Amino acid sequence: MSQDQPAARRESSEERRQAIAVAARQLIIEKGFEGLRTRDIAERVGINIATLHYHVPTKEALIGLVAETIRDQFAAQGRRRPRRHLPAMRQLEMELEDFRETIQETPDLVVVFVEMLDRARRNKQVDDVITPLHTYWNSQFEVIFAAGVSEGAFRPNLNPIAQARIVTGALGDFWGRSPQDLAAFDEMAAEIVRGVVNPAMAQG
Amino acid sequence: MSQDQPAARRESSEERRQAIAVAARQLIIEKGFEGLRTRDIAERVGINIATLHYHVPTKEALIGLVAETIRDQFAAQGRRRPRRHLPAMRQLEMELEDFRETIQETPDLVVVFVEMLDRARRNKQVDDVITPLHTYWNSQFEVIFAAGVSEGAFRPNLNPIAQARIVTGALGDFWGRSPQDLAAFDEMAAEIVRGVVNPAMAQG
Amino acid sequence: MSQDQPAARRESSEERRQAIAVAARQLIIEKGFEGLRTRDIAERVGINIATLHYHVPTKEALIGLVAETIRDQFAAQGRRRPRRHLPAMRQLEMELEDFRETIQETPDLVVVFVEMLDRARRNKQVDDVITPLHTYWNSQFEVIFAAGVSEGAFRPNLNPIAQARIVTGALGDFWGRSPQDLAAFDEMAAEIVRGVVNPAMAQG
Amino acid sequence: MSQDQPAARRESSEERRQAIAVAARQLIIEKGFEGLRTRDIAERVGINIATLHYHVPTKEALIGLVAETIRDQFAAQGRRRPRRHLPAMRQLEMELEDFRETIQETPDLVVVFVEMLDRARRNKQVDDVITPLHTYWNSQFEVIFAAGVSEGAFRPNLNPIAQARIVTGALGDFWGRSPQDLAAFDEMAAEIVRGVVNPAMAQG
DNA sequence: AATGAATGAGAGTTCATTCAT
DNA sequence: AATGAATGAACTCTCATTCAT
Repeated sequence: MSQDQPAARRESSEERRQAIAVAARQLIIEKGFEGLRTRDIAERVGINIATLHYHVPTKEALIGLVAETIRDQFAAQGRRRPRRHLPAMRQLEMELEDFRETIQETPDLVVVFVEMLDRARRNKQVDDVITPLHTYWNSQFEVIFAAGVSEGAFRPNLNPIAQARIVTGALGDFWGRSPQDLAAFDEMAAEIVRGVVNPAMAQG
Repeated sequence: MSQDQPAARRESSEERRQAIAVAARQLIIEKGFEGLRTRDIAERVGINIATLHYHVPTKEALIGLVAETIRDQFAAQGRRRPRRHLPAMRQLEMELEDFRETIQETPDLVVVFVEMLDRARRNKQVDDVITPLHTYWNSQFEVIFAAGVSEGAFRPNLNPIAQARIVTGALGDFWGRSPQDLAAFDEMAAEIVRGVVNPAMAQG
Repeated sequence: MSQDQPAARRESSEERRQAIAVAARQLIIEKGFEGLRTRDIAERVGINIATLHYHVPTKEALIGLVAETIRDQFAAQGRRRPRRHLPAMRQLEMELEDFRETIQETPDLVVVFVEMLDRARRNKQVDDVITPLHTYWNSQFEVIFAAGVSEGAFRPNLNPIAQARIVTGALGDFWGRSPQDLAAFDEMAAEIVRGVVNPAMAQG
Repeated sequence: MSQDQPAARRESSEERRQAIAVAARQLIIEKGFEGLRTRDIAERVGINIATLHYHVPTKEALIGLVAETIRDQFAAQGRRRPRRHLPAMRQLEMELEDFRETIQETPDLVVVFVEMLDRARRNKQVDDVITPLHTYWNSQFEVIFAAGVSEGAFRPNLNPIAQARIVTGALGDFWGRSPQDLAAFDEMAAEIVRGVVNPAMAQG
């Protein structure tokens, strides 16, 4: 018993922080970043404001915490699906499928990420966490596109960097605007594929 | 006194509203939407807060006013460049050029527009003005893409609606993130064109 | 009428500031510096806290305001009693009488001054106003003692600077501890005089 | 367990209280009375706030504890230097020397004492401990002055009570304002002596 | 004896809005 | 049309204290 307790204790404190982060994310979704109030978060967690400040000393720190949870969740998702040595076309399709899945399963993750992305411009703390994430996501597409061109599966005149920006931009915009419209997403995904495929291959 | 310049007075009232809108837009650019304070606007215009509220009764109305100025500016820009009966490819290129120009000449318009686009989700007054604008912009691309497919200039398997979303999404994301990087924009624009062109035509 | 109004307006605002300063001084006397609350001040003046902040933006500024009122009041008192070319002994007596008067007529001035004197060590804003006041007071005694020695009315071995420190220290301590005990003050004043007088003269 | 080291435990508890008092005094010196925070004290001692409250239930009690340590320290100092049957003048000189020594060796004791002296007016608990101390100190001078007059070493017209107030007031003020300036102190001490000495004796 | 967590009460400050003039 | 003054409501944050373990 006495061996379990200390761990349990530490976890309980960490659980509080997680609960706070979850509540904060919900409220960001509901009222946006500018409508985020520490009191609302505390209320939703079911604790006193002073208690909230005990676990997360300032609002800045709170925002940092939210940013971290997003990073961790993305990292966890990334770990679930390692794929290498697959054909680039297959990798692209999987990437788009993953995105579709994320939209379906954790739509709030996506919404908060977009909110943070906007905020990153003016908040260094957010920027430090969120922008690397965005950069990483972008680079994944770059790699896939470059590979696809080498393989001959994608257009030979495809510019991987530019195309990656197009795709991540389009996907990001999609989340922000109509994350529920899966049919629209599927059409968009298909159109992306058609736009990059090598016509010479497609004919065969 | 009040008999001398009634017209001038009424005009000056509208000018005040314009001055307020301009100041508001500047401040949105500088501090973001959540950092927008009526007092700051009044100060920049050089009037009392009470006077500001005389001209624009609430903050909501103020935001609506800003939305309207954006709409009007876009409308004015649209009027400058009527083009019909041109080949779709030429129209697409012109549309992208227009965008490039806007980024260069009135980058603030673009920044505020993006800020408002985010806010539209939560503010009906903004939504009523901004979303139609976005929809219209999107539809312009749809029309161009549909025309291009008919003409045979664009891929026959191109989905105009989906492609329009991709393009507007990518462009919108670009503004928000790196509006100054014109070289990157040019690469992106070229890549967009390569992605839609009919390979059968391109060969010839 | 229209000529009077602007002045009246400006004065009314200044009156508010004065009212705030008065209330602040009362509360400092009642609860000490550390017990001073902006809300209490506002309540005593009969205004909203926000209104208080309208007139005096921060608590720091409020403290500065109080310091200024003390300075002004001392300055006003100083102006009432110009005395030059009087014998040093007479000047010393008058100075002590003035002090007695101040204790009687405006005991709160004295109490607040002492409170501020303590605070001056840690608050630059207070220090800038209060310390010069104290220095000036001290120097007045120095001048009198030096004159008295020259005249031969005071002990020839009297050190004006050291004696001035003794007297101001003793007087200051007196205020802080038992400002009502006038009999004790009179005894102290008489003892001060006896301690500086030239024994050679006293005999005659 | 509780049977093994009851004595050690009880002692350690008292040590904790002493450690708390020491930390509190340091912090009073650094940040003043109004800047004193229980959390800061706990942190400096290296214990939890709850633990601090276990040893010293309230802040009031804490202040009382500090007052007691001052009293004890003064008492210890007093015990070191018993002097009776010495000439009054010698006793006065020794008293002033003692004061000088205290300023040099334990300046913090002096600073905290002055801070407490101010607080005594509004805090009964402090008043109960500190004022008797001050009274005692004052009475020591009274006794010396009275003896000096009897001996004929001091002015015959000297009022011991009033002079004692002057001296303690001047010394107290000195600590609060410039405790490091020993040269100034020495001049003040010499001036005090010259002001009380019997001119009839001094001539001889 | 000790501690992590929690809390009520309250602090100074800010902001959109209103009122009297 | 304009303004100085006022305000209610809310904000983030702090502090001494308490509770469960």
